Amino acid sequence: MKSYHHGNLKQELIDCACRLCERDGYTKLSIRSLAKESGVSQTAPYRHFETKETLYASVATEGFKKLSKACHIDANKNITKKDLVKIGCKYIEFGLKNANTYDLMFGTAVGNFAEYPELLESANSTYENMRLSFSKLASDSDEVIAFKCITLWSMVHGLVGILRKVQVVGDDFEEGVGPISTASVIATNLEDHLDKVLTGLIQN
Amino acid sequence: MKSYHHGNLKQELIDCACRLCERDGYTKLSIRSLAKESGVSQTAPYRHFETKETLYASVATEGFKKLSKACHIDANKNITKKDLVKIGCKYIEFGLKNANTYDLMFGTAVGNFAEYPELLESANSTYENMRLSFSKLASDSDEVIAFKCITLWSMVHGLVGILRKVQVVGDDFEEGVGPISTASVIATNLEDHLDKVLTGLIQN
DNA sequence: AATTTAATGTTAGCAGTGTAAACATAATAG
DNA sequence: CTATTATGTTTACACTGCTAACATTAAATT
Repeated sequence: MKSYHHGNLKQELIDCACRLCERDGYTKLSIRSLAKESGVSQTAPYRHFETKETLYASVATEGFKKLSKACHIDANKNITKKDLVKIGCKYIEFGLKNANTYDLMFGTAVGNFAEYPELLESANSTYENMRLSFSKLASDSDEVIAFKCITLWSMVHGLVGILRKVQVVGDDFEEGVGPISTASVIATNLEDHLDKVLTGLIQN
Repeated sequence: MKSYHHGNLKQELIDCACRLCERDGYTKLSIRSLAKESGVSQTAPYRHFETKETLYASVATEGFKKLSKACHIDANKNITKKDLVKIGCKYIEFGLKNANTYDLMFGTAVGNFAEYPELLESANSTYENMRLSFSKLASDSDEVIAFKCITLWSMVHGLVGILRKVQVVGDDFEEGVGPISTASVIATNLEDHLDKVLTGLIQN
């Protein structure tokens, strides 16, 4: 005989949501199916998540934590350009391998991060890590560091989006000229590519 | 007394969908509300759009046409770096001003462009225009041109995403160091910024 | 230790959704 | 003029987010 109270429902719902979200995309995620999965009544989740967006925010928070971890670099040792290239690669790798979660993190499903303190914290911490790495690469002013950081971020973010999109666009172009083959060249030489664009960015 | 047949329902549904999509985001768009708006029964749209995704595809197609037009540049005259910067600016401007439509075009709402010939055509044509501009800038090989094109595309695409996202992230950083203020600096000096990153890209 | 309170669960129900099936009407082709 | 096709309507189903009213258990207070 099972107890009336689940005991660990909130965490189980989040875990389950993360799994299903990554598997099927967040649009396919329903509170009801989630409840069923956890063997609990349809409306039980509402004791832990005010609205569906709150649940989304939790999944996105987990996503940013994982992204931070994936891009983490030892803060003690010296940072070289190669390290930043590596961070960029890890970032892109995360975005491609966790595409559905990435959509939740960077799409509009969660409207205002400020309403979800944990999400805000994890997102800002991802940024802050990248910013710290840049600050150890050269002795720039804070503004320049932030600028480089946002620039690299937009580059890798853009690559994630385009590399994904392009695979869905069909390719009736000549060999080697269409977006798919080109993107695939970039994707398989990601380190070289990032090195090239980063070089233009960081020297002086 | 109104006639049984609407006469121009398909186009009216598309127009209405484009409007509502841009106003409220595509997730808020429902076939039923669309039907009501056009003064027609709930299921009438299904005579023109097999599924909701088909409707999305139509809205996205319109979006790519508008994007192409926004980024269009006179094909006759010589193309300079400045022109490409301008194209990038126009692209970003479109992405920011038509954010909801942009999401539909580059998100996962439409899974496989190849299922919607018009969408595929309009998306590829957007790419092809950019590619042609690059081909007139320097006498590179087709592969290099395509490469530069995808690179610029991912840059501007990334900037659209990050500039939008950052406004939602809250800013508890020091003045001038946080993502919001940094992004806003980039956004207000977009031409300079694009010029800088493009320079690193196109010179040999 | 007994009792009050708060946290967490359930049931029932509303309004809205995408979509299919069966049917009605009007425009078009033969 | 008739048969066919295109386009519309009605009805219905299974699903969704969410609210309100109620039940049970754990935690806090006396």
